[in-house]
Amino acid sequence: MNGKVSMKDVAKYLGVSTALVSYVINNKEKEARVSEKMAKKIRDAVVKLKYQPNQIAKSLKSGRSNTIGLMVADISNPFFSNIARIIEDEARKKGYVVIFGSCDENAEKSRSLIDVFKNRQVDAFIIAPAENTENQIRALQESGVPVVLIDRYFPKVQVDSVHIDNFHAAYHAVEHLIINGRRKIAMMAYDTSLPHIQEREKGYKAALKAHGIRFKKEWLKKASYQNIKKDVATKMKELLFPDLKVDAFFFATNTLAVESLKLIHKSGIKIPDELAIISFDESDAFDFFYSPLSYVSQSLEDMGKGAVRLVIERLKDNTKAYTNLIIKEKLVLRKSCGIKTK
Amino acid sequence: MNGKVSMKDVAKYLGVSTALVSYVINNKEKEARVSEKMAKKIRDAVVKLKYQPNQIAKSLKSGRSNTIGLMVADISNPFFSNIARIIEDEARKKGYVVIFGSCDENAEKSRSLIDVFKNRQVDAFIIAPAENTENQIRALQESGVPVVLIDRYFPKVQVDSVHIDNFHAAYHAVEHLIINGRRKIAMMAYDTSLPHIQEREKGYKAALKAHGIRFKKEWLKKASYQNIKKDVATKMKELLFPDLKVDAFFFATNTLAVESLKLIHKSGIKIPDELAIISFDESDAFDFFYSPLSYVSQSLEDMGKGAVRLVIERLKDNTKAYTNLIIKEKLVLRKSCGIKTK
DNA sequence: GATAGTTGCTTAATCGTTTAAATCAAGTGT
DNA sequence: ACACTTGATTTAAACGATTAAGCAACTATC
Repeated sequence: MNGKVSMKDVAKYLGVSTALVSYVINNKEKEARVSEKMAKKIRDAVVKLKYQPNQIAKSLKSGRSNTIGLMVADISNPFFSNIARIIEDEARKKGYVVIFGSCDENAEKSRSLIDVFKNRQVDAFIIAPAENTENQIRALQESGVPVVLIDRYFPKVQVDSVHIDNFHAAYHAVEHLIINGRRKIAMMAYDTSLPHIQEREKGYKAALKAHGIRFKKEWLKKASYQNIKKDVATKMKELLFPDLKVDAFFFATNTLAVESLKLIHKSGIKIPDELAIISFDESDAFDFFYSPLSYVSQSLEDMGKGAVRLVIERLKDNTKAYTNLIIKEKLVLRKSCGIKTK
Repeated sequence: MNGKVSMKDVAKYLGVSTALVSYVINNKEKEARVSEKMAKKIRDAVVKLKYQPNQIAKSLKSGRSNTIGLMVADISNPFFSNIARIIEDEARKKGYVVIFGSCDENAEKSRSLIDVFKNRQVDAFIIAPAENTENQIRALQESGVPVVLIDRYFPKVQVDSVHIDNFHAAYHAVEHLIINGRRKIAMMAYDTSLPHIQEREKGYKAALKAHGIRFKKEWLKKASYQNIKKDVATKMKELLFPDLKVDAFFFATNTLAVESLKLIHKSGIKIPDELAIISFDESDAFDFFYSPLSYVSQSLEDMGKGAVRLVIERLKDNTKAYTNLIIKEKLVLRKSCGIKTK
């Protein structure tokens, strides 16, 4: 049959109570004063019968599932799948498994996923929250389940989070373009109220301003997540055709960059001579573009490890103050941004 | 507090037994002859108290966790993360959640992951098995838990699986290179006994033979998964330097192709004029290589959906015959393979 | 040789559900 | 008036573990 051997089976096999078996298995022989002889007998029987504890029963009893719920926009996006990999490894080291879900930047899916995870009694959530889910996160937080936000954040919600300083990252990237002689700098972002993207926009504008460049509305293009291909195509064309209206481009995410690059590539516009480029995040594609892309690199390792660390800490002590862990970003400069070689 | 409302709380609130609440919640009012009035009262109370069923308790009772364990080599590899995304969506449609783990092509990690998943009482496994895990899969299969293999397979193990016809896919890809005038065709594969890679090698050799080309041992290079960067570098150099010894390259996976392309790119070798290329799988990087790569495309959607379908079917009926679902592959031709334009 | 303490084990309640069986009041038929 | 349905609800066991409390049987103490 199903071959499931329970503690009862082990106990029956030896003619003892399940309590004894439980004590031995959990190494509580000392406290429970189990005799050496019995302990050995039990240990042998456990091996012989191939007993494997039922985590579900343990969870029900303990109230802890040793499971972390991971929700991101899309697990197939390399940015998130790389983080997922780190989180998986770190979590398992601590005895947790990870269940995951993709919410597609959709608040309704987000809500339903949170419900599913809650029913599954996850011990904690690691979430890259979608737009308009601030209240969901707050409610979750207030319900007492540990929550750690990654990549994104809501300044007004008291909650642990791990992310970079998006304003400064964007500021420095754009400043770099300016220092290298670009004056007409466009930005492609998502059309979202999510603070991390907003901050990137602010950093972009601030850099322009600091260097005496007047921001033009038509430089800032926004694509919706749901219609990314179409939107990027439309918006890019406005700046590329019939004539190139800018001399540099700053992309708010790798997905936006990859989509845009396809068009830029086709258009025959020369990178970096006619158009300098810096993007956020990484992508294999950036390396193989004929003019390898410069980018703002976020350490996914730091982010994933940080998230798990915060989760574990909060599981230990839910009264401690909230931590906003700020990961250092790194501006990786390559050919696409037209580095000035003085 | 934790705010967890149990069925008992609902029952107590109304002064009734938990049985009644359970019947109503599970829509068994008819069979259990619950009065309309009571049903309504209970439903209202459920909403009012925000009762959420505890899946863990349900699982313990029912013996089903409604969880699928997904094990792949590395969830951060786009090939697997894309499949994971499909599986996640399909599984949730059927009321299942997915827990995942990466085994890094390592049999020991694989064993430990399977144990973790088994302890979690997953209802079924979807696995891209690593080398030397044939016995693990067989044992799992024999223990009665539904298992579906994806991407890889073990011909001698009776188990459901979803994959392409690797022999033919490789054969056709290599044949295409030959038809377009290449005669000295190298292949970069993994150094593994995994049948899917073996089949790709066989297809490669068979295509050469069928077209009267004598296979040379030094054309077939193998890299170990653990040392991929170093191995690829060493092996590629043998064929690229000091002089280019082949006129075409066939890559057994996208990872191998991406690693190799970095070297080829640096070397200045002209693609496709000096060297034609076809790879397995896809990658954003392929699109942005100056000479976009031709590749053997596997429908990850078909694979993921197929895997979930087989899992669900087997969960319904564990006596049915095993299915090997063969996904159709597609040879996508672009610039890198030097298409003959007669 | 009564008292207390130690050793080694069992009992039984509990976690939150499900569900077969039991209960019980009211109605129906003869 | 009697047994029988029917309807509406409760009881209690079960899933597989954990663990406080209980209980013999010894050992030590004075």
